[in-house]
Order: sequence, then C-alpha cells, then structure tokens
Amino acid sequence: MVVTLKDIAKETGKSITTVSRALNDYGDVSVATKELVHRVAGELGYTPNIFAQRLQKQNTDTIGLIFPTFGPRFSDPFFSELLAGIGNQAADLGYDLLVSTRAPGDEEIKAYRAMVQGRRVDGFVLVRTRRKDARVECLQEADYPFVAFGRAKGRYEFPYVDEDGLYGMRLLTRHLISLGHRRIACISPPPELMFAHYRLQGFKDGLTEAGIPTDDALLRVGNLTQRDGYEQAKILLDLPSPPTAIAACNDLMAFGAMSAAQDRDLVVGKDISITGFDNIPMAEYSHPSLTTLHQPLYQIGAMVCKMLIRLLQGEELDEKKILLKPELIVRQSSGLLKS
Amino acid sequence: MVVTLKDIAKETGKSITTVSRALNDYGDVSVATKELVHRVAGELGYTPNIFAQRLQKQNTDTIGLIFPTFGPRFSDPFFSELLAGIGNQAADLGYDLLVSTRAPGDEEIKAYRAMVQGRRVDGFVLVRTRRKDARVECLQEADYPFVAFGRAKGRYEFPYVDEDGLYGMRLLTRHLISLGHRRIACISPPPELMFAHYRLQGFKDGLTEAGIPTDDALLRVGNLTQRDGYEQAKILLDLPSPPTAIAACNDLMAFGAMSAAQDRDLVVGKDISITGFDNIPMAEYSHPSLTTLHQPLYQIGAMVCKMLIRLLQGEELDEKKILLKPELIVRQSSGLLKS
DNA sequence: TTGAAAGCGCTAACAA
DNA sequence: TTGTTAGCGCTTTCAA
Repeated sequence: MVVTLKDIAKETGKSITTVSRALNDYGDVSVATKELVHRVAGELGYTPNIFAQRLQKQNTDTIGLIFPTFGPRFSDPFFSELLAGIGNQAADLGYDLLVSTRAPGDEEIKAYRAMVQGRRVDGFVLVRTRRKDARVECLQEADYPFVAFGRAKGRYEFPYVDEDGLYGMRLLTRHLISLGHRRIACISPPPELMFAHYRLQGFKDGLTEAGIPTDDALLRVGNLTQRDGYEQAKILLDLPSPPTAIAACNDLMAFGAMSAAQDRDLVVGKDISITGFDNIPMAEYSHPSLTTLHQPLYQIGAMVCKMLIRLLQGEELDEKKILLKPELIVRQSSGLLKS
Repeated sequence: MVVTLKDIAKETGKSITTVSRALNDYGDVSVATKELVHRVAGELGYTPNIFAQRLQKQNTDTIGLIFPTFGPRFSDPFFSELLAGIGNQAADLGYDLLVSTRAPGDEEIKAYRAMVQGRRVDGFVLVRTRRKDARVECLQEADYPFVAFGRAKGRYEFPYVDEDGLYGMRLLTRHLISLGHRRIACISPPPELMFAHYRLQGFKDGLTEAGIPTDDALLRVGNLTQRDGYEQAKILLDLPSPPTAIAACNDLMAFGAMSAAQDRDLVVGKDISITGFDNIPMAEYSHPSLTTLHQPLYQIGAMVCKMLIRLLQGEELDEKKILLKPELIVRQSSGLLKS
C-alpha cells in the first residue's frame, strides 16, 4: 500500500497538519516531533503524492518543450544533446519535463495553446527562434513565462541564451580565407530562422573585411539535413566556376556536402574545404574530421532551463540575455587552397 | 482565470456532478443537458485540471522511460528515434512521457525506485535489456508493469518487442561471404547487453554455415560509439593478417571503423568492406553509403508504447513477444573482395 | 435524470 | 507548538 500523511499521523499520534509541517521543516514544530515524524516517515517509506501537492499548490513543477521538427524521424544530434541538457537540469531542480515534437505551423501553435489552456506546465523552453515567431506571440499574449534558445527581432522582448553566430561565422570565414580560399560558398539555413540571419551575415562580413565581393551564386539555402547539404553542394559543384570551399551552417549539412564532394572523387581538405557549425560528436570521427564551430549545446540547454526555473520561482535573472562565443575547431576538412 | 466545473455549473444552472457526467458522456444525462454543458464548456474554454483527475483516479496517465546512456552527451540517433516513436504514440493515446537518462548502475536503479515509490508513472518502457537486468528485477519485485525493447534470458518473463539480431547478422554475413570475403571481423557490443549475444551468434552462424572457422582475433568488442568503432578497427587493421571485411554491430561503430580504414587510405567498399546495423538516417548519406540492417526504430518505439498502454488499461495483448526481421540494405560500403 | 455529499492527499489560515 | 477546518478540482457512490 501507498503511505500517506494520514498513516504517519496515525503512527506518531500527531495530526496530519503537524506531520505535513514537520516534513516541510516549518519553524513552528518542536525538534522532538520533527525527529519522530522524519523517522517514522522513513520507516514507512513515505513519498508525497505529487498530484495532491500540485492540485493544492496550483502549480505543475513542469516545463514544456516542443521541438520544431519535421517528420517522424527525430534524430538530429543537435536536438538530442540540447534535450539532455534541459532534461537533466530540470530533473536536478525538481522539475518534470513534458516533451513533444511538432512541425512548425498551425498544429504546433495548437499544441502550445493546449498546454497553456490546460495549465499543463509552468513555463516553456523555446527552441530555434524565428523571424516572425507565432510561438512567442502566443505565449506573450497568454502571459506565460518562457526562455528561448535564440534571439528575436526588435519587436519581441524576452530572456534568451544564444550563440554569437555572426562572430563564429566571421571567425570561420577568416580561417578559410587565411588558407587561400577566395571562392567560398555558404549553405545557410532557411531565412525565417533567426540564427540563419546571423550566421550568413558573419559569413558575408568575413568576406567583406578581406575585400572579397559576395557572389550570389555561391549562396545556397538548405533545411539543415544531411540530404539538403548533399543536394546543395551538388549544385555548387556543378557551377561553371565552382567554389574551393563550402561553409555549411550546421554539421549535418556539412556531412552531406562532404558526401557530394567525395562522390566526385574530390579529397575533402585538399581539393576542397568544407566546414560545419555545432561540433556534434560525430564531427570528430567523420572522415575527414570536420572543421567546425563548437557550441556547448548541453550547457546551453542547462542554462536555458535554469533561467526559466529561476523565473518561475520569482527570482530576478542576473542576465536576461546571454550571448556565447562559439569556438573554432580546426580539423582536417579544411585545408590550404590547392594552387 | 482558469475555468473549472464549478464555473460551468454556475453558468448552466446544473450541479457540478451533472456537468462532470455530461462531459464524460455518461448515459444517465439527458441529451439536452449534455448539449448545453458541452456548449458552455466550449464557450468558456474549459480544460479539465489533470492533477485533480489524477488525484481522484489514483493513476498518472504517465509512462516512465529512463535511457541507459553514458555521459552527458546524449546524441545517439538510435535513442532519439526510438524516443520519437514512444513519445508520439504516448501523446496520441493521451499519456505523458516522463523521460530521464541514467548510466547503468546504482543511480539508475535508484531512479527507478524513486519513480515506483512515488507512483510517478503507471508503467515503464525498458530499453536495451541486459543479461542480468537489475531494472527487470526491481520492477518485477514491485509488481510494476513494463514492456521492453529487447528480450531476456530464460529466468525473466515479460512482454517485449525485439529485432531478430541473429537472423539479421546471419543475412549480413552471408552477403559478405557472397562477395568473396573469408576473413571477416565483427565488432560486437558489450556482452552484458542481450542483443550483443544474438548479433554475435548470427555472425558466427553465418561463418559456420559457409564452413569458415571463427578466428577469435577477429572478434572485438566496442561500446557502441563511433570512437570505439574507430579504436577497434585500428586494432583489427594492425593484425598481421587483417580482415577484408568488418561487420560492426551498430551504425555508429561502423562509421568509426570507416574512419579508421580511410585514415589508412583504404577505399571502403573496395579495399575493405564495412557494415553496420540499425540504418540510422545518416547511413544513407555517409561516404561511402553504409550497408546495414534496417531496424524500424520509430515503429518499434510506437509498438512498445502501445503494448504498455494496452496493458495499463487492462487489455490482453494478442502477442506478448514480438520479434521483427531486420531488412538487409546493401549500399556502397560493402563490395567484392579485391583479388 | 439529477444533486448532495464524500473523499482522493495535500497545504495553509486560523484558533487554541 | 499543535490541531481544527477548509479547500484545491475532480469523480463517484447514493438518494431523491
């Protein structure tokens, strides 16, 4: 049988209230009583009924997280590492995490609304902010707390953690230029994603500061999958004057681009340089290993989660807007321009 | 403000009881009342308080899932695809999914006990069964329902879904033999994992039926990561008489093995054949693309979840033990033995 | 066909 | 320092 406060009360001869207060370490319970109650609770193997607590306290101790992902195959290492960071942090702080996945669009907003409506969660973690973000509007309208991984355009205002994509891509572009590359292509994410903007701008800035004009033919867009990296790289390699380096805006697309190059018997790192962004675990063990920008996704997840919980507990945040500098990891996929 | 049954009762002039029964479609409520109640509930935007329901009904409508994973970086596509299958199915059937990760060992069992103790979930999905599985013992002892992905040794008895690893690896080994390979290595998972046993046995059976003796030097063990595939393949390639084919027991190790071969300027698919198991999305876009066995992880997750929910709802399972045949996907990483 | 009342396990205002 | 009482929102007897 499940042990309740009542059982402890009966066993100790105290009232349910006293037992409750003893267990919650209220100041107005005698030390002797506290000790007794704690001991008996331990012996009986008491665990509070979390649903009764939540009903009473009118909160859920739960965080909502809806991954904006397409299709049923959910295997982007980017998301899973982020998830681990958020989930473990939430667990450490005594919160549950309610996760689901929904492709961006109406169904997604419906899912948010349903959670808000039913007060299923105390707040949300938002992933991958967009230029015009219906999720943000929905939550702000309902006055629901959230913290985002990703910044917003001017009109929105909310706490976030983000990586400095502009800085990172500029660093990377400089690196490629320092290797002698001049015709550098970029496969960027769909422009409605906020981070696409920054990364692309960083790329362009890198070219500009070296006095290299941007060639629009070398600017492609991919939806962040390996497949798209592959397809877009093929298009680039088919150009009359193909690039000598391709900067993909995430690792998965970079792997796809590597495949495309290797299909044409190009040696990546020699005949062509290819770079990524994220430094997922696989980047170290691809062949060749991938030059990329390291984003501490696990830590970012943990940070976002912790910020949200702070907010939920009514604390002030020291920093509402956190921008992290990604670190350039040079590996074998980028090399000197072949003369 | 949040709308409760009370509000609907006030609005309709009915009692809370009647409103509750109307909303739950009880037979003893007049059609007119039902219509009225439903209409008003809709207008007011009523959503039941899930915690009150759970407190009353004494169930959680929640499924527990603890991933047995090492370290904080949780990026195995195997797990994330399984998670999607389980999570989406649970959501479709109105269940929540409580997820966490814990490395196999004491902390893991503690996590299970805590969930059992606190009656936090109605049942569990168990992933990657082991030869001696403390999780199984813990749950059976507490008489807690669960369904596993993976079989058990004789002493345990529980419902599961599993892939027929023996069949799959035999198929694969035959394929390699048909390409002319005779010195075939296998990198298998740690032997305490149940599926390691079946896959390795399938491999050995494949050799035996072709009259090829097993060479213990060609049998290596890796912990399912890319890194381990890389390390173990290096060892194999350093042998005085190295293998001409390596069958890794999952895709991640196969990628690692490919890297190791490519580091030595071997052309995978020509100079050496390398194969995997799982067919994660990446397998199609690696270079060369990976010959592997397809495991419908998303569907398996969904099946396991559905079985568990059936069980929780007191239904009988048509099949308590489901064994799926993996499908051989021949791609470019396996090729004719170079003469 | 409906409603009153009890109770799920817990917390908190108030009184003693 | 402790206990009484009420109530969180819901379901479910039982009686009308």
